[in-house]
Amino acid sequence: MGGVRTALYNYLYAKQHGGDFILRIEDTDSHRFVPGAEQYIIDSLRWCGIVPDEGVDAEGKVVETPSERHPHAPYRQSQRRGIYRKYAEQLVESGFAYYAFDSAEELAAKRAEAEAAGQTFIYGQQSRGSLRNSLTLSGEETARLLESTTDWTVRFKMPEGRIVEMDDIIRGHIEVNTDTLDDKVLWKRADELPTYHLANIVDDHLMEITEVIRGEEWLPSLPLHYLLYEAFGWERPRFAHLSLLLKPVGNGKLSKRDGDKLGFPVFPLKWTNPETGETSRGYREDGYFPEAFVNMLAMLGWNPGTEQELFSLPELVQAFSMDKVQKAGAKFNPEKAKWFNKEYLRMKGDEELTELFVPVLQEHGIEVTGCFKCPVSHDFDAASVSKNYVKAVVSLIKERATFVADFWDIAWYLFKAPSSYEPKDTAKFWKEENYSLAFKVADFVQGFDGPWEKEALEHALEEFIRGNEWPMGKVMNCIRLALTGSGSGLGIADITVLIGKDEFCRRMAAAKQSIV
RNA sequence: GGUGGGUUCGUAUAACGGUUAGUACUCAGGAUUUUCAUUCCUGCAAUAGGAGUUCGAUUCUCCUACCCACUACCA
Repeated sequence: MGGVRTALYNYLYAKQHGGDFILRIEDTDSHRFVPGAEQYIIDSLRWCGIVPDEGVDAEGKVVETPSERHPHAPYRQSQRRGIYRKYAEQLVESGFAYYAFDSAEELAAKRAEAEAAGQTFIYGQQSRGSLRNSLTLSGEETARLLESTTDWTVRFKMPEGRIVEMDDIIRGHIEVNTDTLDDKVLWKRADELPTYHLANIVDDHLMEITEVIRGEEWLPSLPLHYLLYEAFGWERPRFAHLSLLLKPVGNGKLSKRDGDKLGFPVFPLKWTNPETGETSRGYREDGYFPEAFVNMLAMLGWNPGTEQELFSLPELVQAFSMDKVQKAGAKFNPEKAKWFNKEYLRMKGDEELTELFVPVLQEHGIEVTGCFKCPVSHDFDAASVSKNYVKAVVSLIKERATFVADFWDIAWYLFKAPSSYEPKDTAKFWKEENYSLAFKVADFVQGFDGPWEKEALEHALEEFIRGNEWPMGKVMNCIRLALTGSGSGLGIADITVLIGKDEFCRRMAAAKQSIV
């Protein structure tokens, strides 16, 4: 979710300013490669309607070679290996970086040692003079190690006593003293890959990135990035650091564990970790509309300055503004997410919802036949209904649902007769003085020869019951119990008109049977 | 520990330095309805604390508290 929101804000900003949205895969950690993760990102963004201008083709594949539409290809950093080394070396030559030969094990030992002494080991201005690197070793030794060993790195030589003055679009002016910063690894000989810091700066420069909109966790690295641009003599982009998405209860950032625990998805699409087999539910699979998901995400940390809450993606492009982005972290609220989906479900057309409902009906053994131009029909014995019958049902129930999946629970009795009666409701309504009247009403319906429409039937029913001075609510609830098996549901006239006179009579008769 | 960031109802947020601090979600009542749901109405509920600047501070400054991030040859 957090990643999608960051991508969304980038997309909105780019589109609003007539820019291009580029998808670049930052896979410079060969140890953390997860098969399928890249495709997952592409699929997720596409589901959300966030389509990159550059970086993937129409089929969602990563572009390998430069073309007119994709001038900066390749967009996968693991395929750009050759580019980074010379930039790393350039920094060493110009004195902004140095070679470090300390092994990962040596450094780990130093960290453990410092920790035991209650201190923190920092590879930086205090310690670099006593470690094994091109600053302390002779030129010959350095050259020999560069040739003969393969686990050295290039580290940035953090300047001493400098105040780096930075500007963040969202947070404003920020100052950091370089004395508190360490000498970050920029390039690793072992896998001939850069770290994020180098790769990001080099690629942003090469790909002509004008705005960097990323998560707040990058704010502590911003001084390094500023210094890197300075060292290369490149014009830097503008930066905006987004606050994090927080878990709904308690403190801390949203993690996939929270979703499992509290019952909501934290992934846009269902995700199965190929290594562990562990799966995480997705918004798509949970029945959310992508528009609702995107709208909800957009409002988490941004507001339009008006009271409008519902925005389509193009409307978001129009309305988005960086100075309305919140500085503080936003706690995610699953209830509000559902509310958004409910609103979008209402806005959907009946035919679209019908198409989505058909598979659900089929799962419950209901066959759907015909088309939207075909006549309305149903055959409850054969568990078969026409598409237009489904559409009629959908138009009646859509305002009662949050998800398409709710439709069945709300309206199953419009597709098959109840096989049992809710005991609680039976105890409440099914009393002789009431159901005896209900059966008389049933007889009246059987003889009803007015137009078979909701309004006509409703009026006739009301006139008949009130005319006899019978208790409206009690009688109607008995009929509802017979028709739906429970004490809740649609209006009697609505149900009756839909299921038809024959089915109505059969259900009333069945209810009569059950009491004998 | 160090560095940086943050702090308005439970949640998301609004408020040129001047408002009875607004809206939405949730929740609680009520109205409508043949039930349920919808819809509508009403209500509950906040400027973290303390100084300072000012005629006046949610808004500006400082301090404190709390929360978060970073502190990897991860991003």
